[in-house]
Amino acid sequence: MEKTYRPEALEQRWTETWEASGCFRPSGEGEPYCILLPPPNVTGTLHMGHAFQHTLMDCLIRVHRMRGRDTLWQVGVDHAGIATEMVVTRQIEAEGGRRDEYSRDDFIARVWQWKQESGSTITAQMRRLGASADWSRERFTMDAGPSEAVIETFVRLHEQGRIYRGPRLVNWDPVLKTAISDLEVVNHEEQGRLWSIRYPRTDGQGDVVVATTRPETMLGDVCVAVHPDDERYTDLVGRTLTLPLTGREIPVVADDYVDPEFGTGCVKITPAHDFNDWEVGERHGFDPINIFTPEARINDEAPEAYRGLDRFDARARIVADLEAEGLLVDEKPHAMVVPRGDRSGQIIEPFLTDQWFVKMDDLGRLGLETVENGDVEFVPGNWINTYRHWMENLQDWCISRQLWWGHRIPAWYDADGNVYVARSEDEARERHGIDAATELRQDSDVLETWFSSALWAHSTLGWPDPERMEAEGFDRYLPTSVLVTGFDIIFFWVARMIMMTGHFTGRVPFEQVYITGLIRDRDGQKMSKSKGNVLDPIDLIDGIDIDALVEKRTRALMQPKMKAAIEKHTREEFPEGIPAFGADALRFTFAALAGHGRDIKFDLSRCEGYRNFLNKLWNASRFVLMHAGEERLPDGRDDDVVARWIRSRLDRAIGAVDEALAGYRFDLAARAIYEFVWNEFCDWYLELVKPELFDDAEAGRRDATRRTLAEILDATLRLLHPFAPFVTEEIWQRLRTPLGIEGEHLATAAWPAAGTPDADAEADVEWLKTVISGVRSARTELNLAPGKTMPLMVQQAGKSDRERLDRFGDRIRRLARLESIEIVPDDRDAADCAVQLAGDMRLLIPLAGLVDVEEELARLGKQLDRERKGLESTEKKLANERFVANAPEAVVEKERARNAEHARAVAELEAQIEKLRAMAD
RNA sequence: GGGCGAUUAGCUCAGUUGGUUAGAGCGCUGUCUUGACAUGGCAGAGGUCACUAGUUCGAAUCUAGUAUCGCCCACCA
Repeated sequence: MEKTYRPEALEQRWTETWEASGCFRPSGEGEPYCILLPPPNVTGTLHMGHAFQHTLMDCLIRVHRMRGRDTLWQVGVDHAGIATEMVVTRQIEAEGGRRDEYSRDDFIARVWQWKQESGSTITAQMRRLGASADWSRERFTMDAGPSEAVIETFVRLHEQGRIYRGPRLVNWDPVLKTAISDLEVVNHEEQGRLWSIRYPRTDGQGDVVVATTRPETMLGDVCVAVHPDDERYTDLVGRTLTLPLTGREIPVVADDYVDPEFGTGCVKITPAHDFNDWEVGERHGFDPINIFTPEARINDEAPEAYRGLDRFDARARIVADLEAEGLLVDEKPHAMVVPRGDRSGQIIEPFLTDQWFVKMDDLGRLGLETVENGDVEFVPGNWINTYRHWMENLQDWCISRQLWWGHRIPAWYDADGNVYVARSEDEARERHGIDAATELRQDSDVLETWFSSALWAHSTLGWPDPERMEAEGFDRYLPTSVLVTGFDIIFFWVARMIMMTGHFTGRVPFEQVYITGLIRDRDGQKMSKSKGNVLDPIDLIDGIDIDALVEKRTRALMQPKMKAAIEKHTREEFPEGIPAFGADALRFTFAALAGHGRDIKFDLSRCEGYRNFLNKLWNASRFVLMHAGEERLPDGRDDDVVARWIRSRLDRAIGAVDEALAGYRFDLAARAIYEFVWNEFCDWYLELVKPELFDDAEAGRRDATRRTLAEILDATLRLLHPFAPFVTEEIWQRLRTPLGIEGEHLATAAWPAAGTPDADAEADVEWLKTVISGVRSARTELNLAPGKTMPLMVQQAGKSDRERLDRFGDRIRRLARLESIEIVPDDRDAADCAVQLAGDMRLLIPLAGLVDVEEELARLGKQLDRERKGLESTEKKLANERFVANAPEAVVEKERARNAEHARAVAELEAQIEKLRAMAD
């Protein structure tokens, strides 16, 4: 093995070996354990959020595989309607073409071609990360199976009366020219303007003033509303106003939607262009007047002067015209919430179109009950609040999109506009007795991406085809075990899966939902291309030099003027670029950062620290392997106390990891392993057994120790494997021969079982560590030559101390660098020695004439302070009668023991200080 | 306006049903190239647990309130 751990030298080789061996396929035996990968967009590349979540999923999958479960990680990718169309459109434009030169079929062919070429980027990147999925079961939402599920679902929902089509106000993106869902609209507070406009009464008896942020929509006003209790306007209700610029007569109505406190208390009502106004219009029986084309230009409903104008040009024109007519009362800045499409960034219009909807009433109830009664559990549990809130306020789900890329809606129209929903055109004709001569035209809309995603749990397991369900393990793997995802898609996806899988299969899609935090940059900022703070997980694995990183971050910016700032910031943060940490270090970092209920500030120094940790493991392994040799080690059990101790510590670590993982506390699991490997195994165990490996006097124990070394390392590698699969597999291979392990790969080796800790052995070694640390501490603080060995004298050693000194003397001598250990009478004067308390014992280190009294006094003084503080605290507690009376006996007892210890230490230190002072004078 | 979360060492975070002198990593200080490892060893320094009040023998932990920050949801034209 090389002296330094080099991840790049081993990671890729293992991915290939594992996959070739088929060890990631479900075993078919054992209790099923299944995780559904939230399908990433086919357009996508792996970002930090993916890498994070995939690491956690893979970690769970690997642990359960090692525990012998029948493990399936169901992977796949999503066709991502809008996102993909935008990517391909941009590509066409980059080639100098135009999207509208393409026919529907040609465009779709182009998208498929693109999918063929680049659709596997993200899965290739997942492999780099070590994802142990059964890739032979990879699905795409537009594959035949999932597509059949989509059609079947649509038809059945329609048959059940749960799908309807109709004209409704929807969120309309005038640039993409499609409806989008509420969830795809992001509301930003932006600085706008508020205009006050005078609407004259038709009878000439004055006028009313209305306020609006969107004056152009007045062309579609149907009435003006006032609050029914607003005494200012009681006589106005029922009368009419003359709508400026159009001359249309519109009535004044009373509706308690109006807030009489705001503005003048009069509101213009435009049902076709505002969701609230739509409801007011409905209540009062007005027909909405749509004044926009799908591109949000003024249409022919409006006066000629405005037709064809873009919505923003129309606004300017109308404001100018109103002013000219003296009808503009006021114009002032106004902070308002502006809806924008999350894909296009454009201002969304409420727009009246025919769309398909799924009724959410009883599906919503089902979704709510499923979580309320615990059939699906959220981890952390407080996410149930978010889920509940949304489910209780569900709107019908608009599922149609005016796009080309996606599942086309299975509905056909005849010339009269009658609609026939069926699984195919043939079925439509058959069912409704339509002869071949009658022309049918399929609905041109597609279903929104989340419609197929909602079916993902059961559609990837063969539903609705009974044969495929049998072959793909529908019964076996549904419900899946846990869904790992971010809070941002609880509504988009999690809720809809719970409803759809529940409705169609009677099962839950997953038993638990583990909601992860968001990965942010070092400063807590969300990572985004436009901020130029994105980290690419692949760059953390392979490393990247600073120029390449800057180039990557500043390439194709939406706002080129940001370039200089991004470059400056990037060069400051990564003056040397990013070193290659390797996938294992990145994975371990993700696990270690994965606390609950908190976003994650991704700090490169953590990654570096865990890379160093793996290097430490690498070198400890080199040491173990050097001694384990390349031949089968002799059998036998090592009952030496140090062996029992390290096994005990390992047992505790295994127990801690098991417990942590059961609660999805990856951070605690990672920490337990880290601490065991570094603080126990490397810092103490390896050092403690060195005499047995090197000194001839201890040769009798050599084989037993070699075996223990190999066994502990074996279990440690198993424990660490789900977190850092590559390096552990690489090392573990070299243990197979010494330990006679039959299994071929660590990836499929058995998970270690936690034994019962050995308290006696732990107490012994704890004592040993106290003595050694005490000596070391005294040495350093007195600046005694660290390389030089020196004698140690011990006073006040009790029976067990003497017995332990006897057993551990050699080890103490070696680790504390002592030339001798001698028990001396308690009354031996310690004035020429450094004194260190260790348990009940006094450790004396002769200062051999080099006494720096001041330093020793300072050192003792510091110890005394510490002990006095402790004594004060315990005395105060014990003096409190109510503490003694009320606290559990064990707690009081512990406090008494502590008190005695402190008191004793204080006395010892005081005496020693006095002696030293006397000597110095 | 409603909801959720956070606030612990210079930085990033643990702290499990209340019970030592509140821990870790990074950074910092000193020191050491000892036959696994300088991506290291050893030894240190560093905190009024945001604030206030309460419950309790005992509070970082429980309760109420305050402050600051963050996120989600919401129809004020």
